[in-house]
Formats: sequence, structure tokens, C-alpha cells
Amino acid sequence: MEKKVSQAVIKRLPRYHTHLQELRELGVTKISSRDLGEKMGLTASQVRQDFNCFGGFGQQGYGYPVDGLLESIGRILRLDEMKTAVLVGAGNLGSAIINNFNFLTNGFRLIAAFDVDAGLIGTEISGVPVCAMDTLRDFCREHRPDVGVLTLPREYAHETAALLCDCGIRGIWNFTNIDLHLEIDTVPVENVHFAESLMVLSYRIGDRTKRD
Amino acid sequence: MEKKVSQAVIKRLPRYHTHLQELRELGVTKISSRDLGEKMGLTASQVRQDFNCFGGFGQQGYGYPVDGLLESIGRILRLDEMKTAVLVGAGNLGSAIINNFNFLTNGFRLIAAFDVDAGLIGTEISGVPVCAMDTLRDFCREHRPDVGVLTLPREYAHETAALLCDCGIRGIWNFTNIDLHLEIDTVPVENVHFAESLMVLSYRIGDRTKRD
DNA sequence: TAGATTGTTAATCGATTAACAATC
DNA sequence: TAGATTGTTAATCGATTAACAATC
Repeated sequence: MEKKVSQAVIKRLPRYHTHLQELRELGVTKISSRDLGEKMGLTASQVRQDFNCFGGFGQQGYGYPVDGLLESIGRILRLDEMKTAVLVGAGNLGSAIINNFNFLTNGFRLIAAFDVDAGLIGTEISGVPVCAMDTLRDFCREHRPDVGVLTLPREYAHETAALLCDCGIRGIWNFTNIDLHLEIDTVPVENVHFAESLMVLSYRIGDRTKRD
Repeated sequence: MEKKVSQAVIKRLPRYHTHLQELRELGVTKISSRDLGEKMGLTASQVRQDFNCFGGFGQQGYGYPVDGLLESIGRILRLDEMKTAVLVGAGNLGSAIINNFNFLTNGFRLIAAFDVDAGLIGTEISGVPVCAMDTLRDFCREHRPDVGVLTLPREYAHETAALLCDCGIRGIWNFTNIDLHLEIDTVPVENVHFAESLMVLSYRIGDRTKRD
């Protein structure tokens, strides 16, 4: 029953979720693999293969119920279970993420931020308390956050990641331009590397010029 | 001579670049595919295959010269050509990117930001002037920026992307939680979707629990 | 020359697509 | 029942890995 789910499929799950949410908002109650695929730029075959990694969500001759499918995918992604996160590095990027990113709709409660800046410590950013960096260890031991968000300068990324792992963190969301995933492979790491993304864009627009 | 370069290879190029930069800083002058692969979590074969998409950068019996390889990859990614960018939406996320992200080291000059907030218009963020949203069209016609950075509310993403395309933008760097790449396929779009990344992490830590 | 390591071809592996029987 | 569409198996395609001759 339990098929091994490939990385490619997992990366598509959030997109399915987003598109299904959109459909639900539009009042659509059922969708065929063909229509969903078309909307997302995938083949109907691929959509069905993807869903069947987790079991039969559809009904022959009818399609997939939007609500049920959305809930199933949400459960697979564990969006229904509330998890907690701490953010390390409450500077520009860190505070932007606190202010902008909706942790709650993604199943996370951001319980604290940490920084070395004395001017920030003791304040709140969008309701999230900013604590002193040297209280991070004790805080994690006490509150056992599930995920650590790294938005600090790259120089401190490794040691902080190590500290978090040491305190039993379950995952790291890494905004640092450093490949953490290689050294710490006991704990899953997801990277958000702005520069890599822009470089790919740079390559792709360059390519385009040649064609003109 | 011109092999088709796969998406997978292109996505690895920025990582090669970063790792080679690191090596150069450490004073390393040559590296074998085996050692580079080990450092990056790839096989030696894959490293050689990747580089040979673009031509023979190495020397048999010796390896790859770090400097030369770095420069070649930089040129492939067009990091050596200076391009220009405008940012649309100078709120929290937008200003964080302006303040934090080093456009210059990625071959871009951020020449202006645009917003509807009268309080921001006329100010500067890290030396980047913030202009009124309704001047965007004229500005683009005059200055012909290469890339548009979308950090505005998702509701306005589509119309703004359309406007930019209309003014001859060559690429879009999209921070909006919307799949732009499907509708506008004349212009390359690179997406930075925070939520998707966190959902994948959520899935992966969930998975881990079962094993314990 | 001997050792090392590339460039490149062939083999393998995995993911996507196509096809179709099952069934709502 | 007839039409539609899934679930699933088989075929294809592409990417990764292995192997090895070329050569520095």
C-alpha cells in the first residue's frame, strides 16, 4: 500500500493545495484530473499518478471532490496539525517574514524571535516577542519548538543550526545563502535561496536575447 | 555542439557557483569532479556531465581550475553582464529585499521601487528611490529595466505583470503566492514561494515522527 | 612512464506519459 | 444503459550513474 513518494510529487503537493483552495473559493465542488492538470500545466495522467501515491481520492466517471481532496492533501502536508516555530535573526529579513508571512495558515504558530540587537530585545514584532540570543537554548529546551527559521547572517548559520538540532528541533527553514542540508542530515532542512532563484532568471532572460 | 540544457542542470549552476566561490576564498586553485561532487552531495559523474553541457572546462589528469570554472559558470549565468531591475511593492517584504538582498553581486542594479503608499513615495530605501505606482509605465518605457520584482499583494500581481510585459520587461521575479508562469509564457518567471517551501518542510518533519 | 582525472558513451534508474480496463 | 473519468499497468522519455578510453 505504502508506495515511496518521490521528491517531485511532494513538491507539487503545495501547488495542488493552493489551486484547490482557489477552486473552492470559486464554488467549484468537483474537478477532473484533466481540468486540474490544465489549470496547473500538468498532464491528467500525472495528476492521477500523484494522487494515487496516497490513495484513491477520486470517483470513476465523476472526478475528484474539491473539498475532500483539499482536506486530504492538507492532512498529507500536516497543515491540520498545529506546529510551533522560532525565528532566529529579527533584522530586516526576519522582521519582514514575521510581518508578512502567515504562519497560521500554514499550520505554524511563531512563538518567539531571537536576536543579538539590544534595541530589539524585549520588543514585539506583530505580536511575536523578540528575545535575547543567549536565551535561545533554554527557550528551546522548555518550549520544544518544531521548526527553526534561520534569517540571521550566514556566518552564524551553522552554529545556530547545530544548537537548534542539539535542542531537538525537528526541521529547519533556512533563508541563509548556505547549504545546510549537507552537514545536518538528521533534521530536514528546506532552503529559500533568493540568489539562486535570481541567477536562474538571469540565465533564462539571457537565453532569450540570443533568440531575438 | 549545442546540447539542450535541462532544467535540472540549470538549477544546479547557481550552487556550483556558490561552492566554487567558497573554494576560491579558501585559496583552492583546482578541484576534481569527485571532490566537488562530494562537497555538494552529487556524484562525480553528474558534475562532469553538467559541465560538459557547456564545453570542456577541465583538464584530464588534473581536474578543474577553480578560477576558470567560476568565471565560465558566471558567464553562463550572465552574472558578468549588468542588468537592471525595478521592484513593485515597497512594503515590508519589498523593503526587506531592498535592504537585504545584494542585487549587485548577482549582476543586477535595482534602479527604482514603486508603491501606492503616499508616505513612501519620494523617499529612498537603501539608496533606491520609491516612486508612485502610476509612474511605473512611463518609467519602464523610458528606462527599459530587464527584470521586475513583484513584492506586492497577490491581488495586483497579474495586472502588474501584464503591465510590465507590455512595457517590454524581460523577466519577472515573483514573490507573490500566485502561479504567474502559466499565463505569461512569453516572459520567463522565477517564483519564490515561501509557503510552498514551508509546506514541504511540514510534510518532511511529519514523516519523521512516524519513524520514531 | 605511471597515475590521475577528464570527456563521453553505454547502462540504469526513475519519472512522466499513454493506454485501457474497471466502475461510477 | 451510455458516457465519463478514475486507478493502474505498460511504454516512453529523460536524467543519473557507471564504465572506460583518451590524455594530461
